[in-house]
Amino acid sequence: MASDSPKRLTIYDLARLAESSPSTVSAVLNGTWQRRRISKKLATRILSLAQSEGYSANMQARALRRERSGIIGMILPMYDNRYFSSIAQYFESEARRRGLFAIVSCTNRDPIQEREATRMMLAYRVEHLVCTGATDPDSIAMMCQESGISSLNLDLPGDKAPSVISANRAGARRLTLAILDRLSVEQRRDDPVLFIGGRGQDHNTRERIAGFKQARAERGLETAQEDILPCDYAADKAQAALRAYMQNRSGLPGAMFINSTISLEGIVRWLQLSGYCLDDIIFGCFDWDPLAAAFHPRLMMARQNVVEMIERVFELIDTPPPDPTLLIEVQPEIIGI
Amino acid sequence: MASDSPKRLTIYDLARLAESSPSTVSAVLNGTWQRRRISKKLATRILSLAQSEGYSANMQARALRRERSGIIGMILPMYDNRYFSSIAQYFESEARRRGLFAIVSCTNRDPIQEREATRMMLAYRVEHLVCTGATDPDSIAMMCQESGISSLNLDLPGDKAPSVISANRAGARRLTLAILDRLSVEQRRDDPVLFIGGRGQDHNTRERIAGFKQARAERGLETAQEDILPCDYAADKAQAALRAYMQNRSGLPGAMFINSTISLEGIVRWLQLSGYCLDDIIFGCFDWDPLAAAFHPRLMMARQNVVEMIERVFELIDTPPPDPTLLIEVQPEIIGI
DNA sequence: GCACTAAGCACAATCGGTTGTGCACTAAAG
DNA sequence: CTTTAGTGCACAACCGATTGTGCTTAGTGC
Repeated sequence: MASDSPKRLTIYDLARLAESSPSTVSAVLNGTWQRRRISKKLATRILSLAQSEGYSANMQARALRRERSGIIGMILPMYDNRYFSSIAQYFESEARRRGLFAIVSCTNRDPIQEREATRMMLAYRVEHLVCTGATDPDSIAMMCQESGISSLNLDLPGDKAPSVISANRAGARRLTLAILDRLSVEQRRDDPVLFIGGRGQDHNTRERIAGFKQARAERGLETAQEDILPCDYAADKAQAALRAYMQNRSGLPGAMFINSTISLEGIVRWLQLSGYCLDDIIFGCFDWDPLAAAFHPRLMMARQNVVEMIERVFELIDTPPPDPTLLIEVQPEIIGI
Repeated sequence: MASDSPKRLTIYDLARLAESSPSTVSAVLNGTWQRRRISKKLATRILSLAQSEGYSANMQARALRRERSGIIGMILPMYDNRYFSSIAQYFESEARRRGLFAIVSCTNRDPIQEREATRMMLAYRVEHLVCTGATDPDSIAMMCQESGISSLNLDLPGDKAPSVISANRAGARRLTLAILDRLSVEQRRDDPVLFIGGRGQDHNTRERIAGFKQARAERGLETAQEDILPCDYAADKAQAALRAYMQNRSGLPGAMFINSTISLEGIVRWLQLSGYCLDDIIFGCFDWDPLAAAFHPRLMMARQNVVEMIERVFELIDTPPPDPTLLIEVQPEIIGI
């Protein structure tokens, strides 16, 4: 059953069947037949033949000749949280809407994998590359530049290509204010607040820390250095960092600013294992997870606006900005206030 | 800076630079130069030239000539849960290990999108297609067959291609037994248990219901039809179904078998909104989410063995089974007992 | 000195499309 | 009846790689 298809149908086969020529078949299938003065009769015949024979164009051949692959690439740290997975999903559907085929590669926040994935994308001649949450966005932008491919940064900014990111500082400030408000309501205005999660070197984390400190300053509060724990993006790291933090303290901090849902996982796990009630502490999480929201309705979250971010990305692709260092910030939404 | 690359380097350019010929360059870059008796000296010269000029082969041209794209495709319902996202991620890394480029497309559990994505995959001449959680796997398998492309089903089985799925019935049975054991411990052996979530038509849900009933039968319990609510995969649907279910009842069921984490989301949300304590009820969820586990350590979950499933998939790709209807079941792990 | 072998490489066809160009034919105009 | 203007289509070059084949030159044996 699978043996009857030694070859896929080509335009040459169709031309033979329609008693026409490959170039005519090609023109008909591309819709350029009117411009080439192919008769409607022949066009119809070829089209119905292509239909009935189940012809599908070989994209490699098309890409080769047109020097356009029809592919748009994205590199992504991972799929395992709602933020990145919705980025991938929305990117794909937007690409499809524009007649582009989306290819996404996971690079595990590893600069070597990022470059390797970029090399593959360039080898497959993607028309654009969106570089999401890259640890080393500039070296990727350079690779693209050398190949004459337009690239964009998403989520984490770079200097060598336009970037679309969340308004990290402003979002963190608003989330922190919400946390402080709730502390005030509970008459615990001066309780310490712990910032935990993320990478100290990465732009987003630095900005969120800045926003965090700024909000506290606005409320007349100082921020101790030991209350800032950028322990990387990993549940276990957050869990370990919190355990270590708590060894030097008598009680829980009044609230926590948790930088990413993956950190939230480690934090919540540690609190549960240590017998704390989650309601004893006020949480703000920079990132959104509806399952977490279901389990803990009092959890405040900064939900990054993925839909708008992807829209901005495609706008930049459609009309490249004159300034390659353009940085667009998209406000996250604070949920659960 | 980006203007100096009107064209990418080709083997013809390299041949000119090396004062050699395209075929020689090709042989050198492919490592077949010894077989073609190219001198080591020339090979080295060409290789270092390719290196220094940053040559990267045009995969479209290569694919066209070799009649092998080097691409492996996967269609997937969505990325937004840990099960599917880890499938995508592990699939990608395994593909990469084998020198294949992985392309994943989301199809939103929609048969039309599934076929559309398949068409694109076939147009890009994927060498294999893995069809994950497809609502209509057989029509996809047929499309692949007509193009002479090998296809496989993952997660949901089909009749027209080999399938790798979780041992749904056995897993559901074990999860149900764990639920019933815990009910017994709490002296609530005869409390009703609600099965909720999934699609009544889909193979996995049917099998899980069967396993659920079987486990209850083994404990001498009957299962009422109204306690089986396959309300589709969606948080809101589960929430609505539970609300409706509770309108005819005085109190909570003793336990719930929740078919998928997305259903869990709706269930937990409703319970919280309705003021119930989550510990009043025993949960078993068929699917795994570490964040849920962190929030609710007493939550029992059937964690599908993604690593092994993907390994089986690639084994079937490497050595296609004689029987195209082969069905391989992989045991999930019951967590939180 | 000559045939023979092997080494070292280049030529050219090919994969399946796309697209610039031009030929043959018809109909209208002069 | 000839020229002109379209109409309808086919030819052939090309995109950038891969690969079967064959040509040249050097080395070996006799």
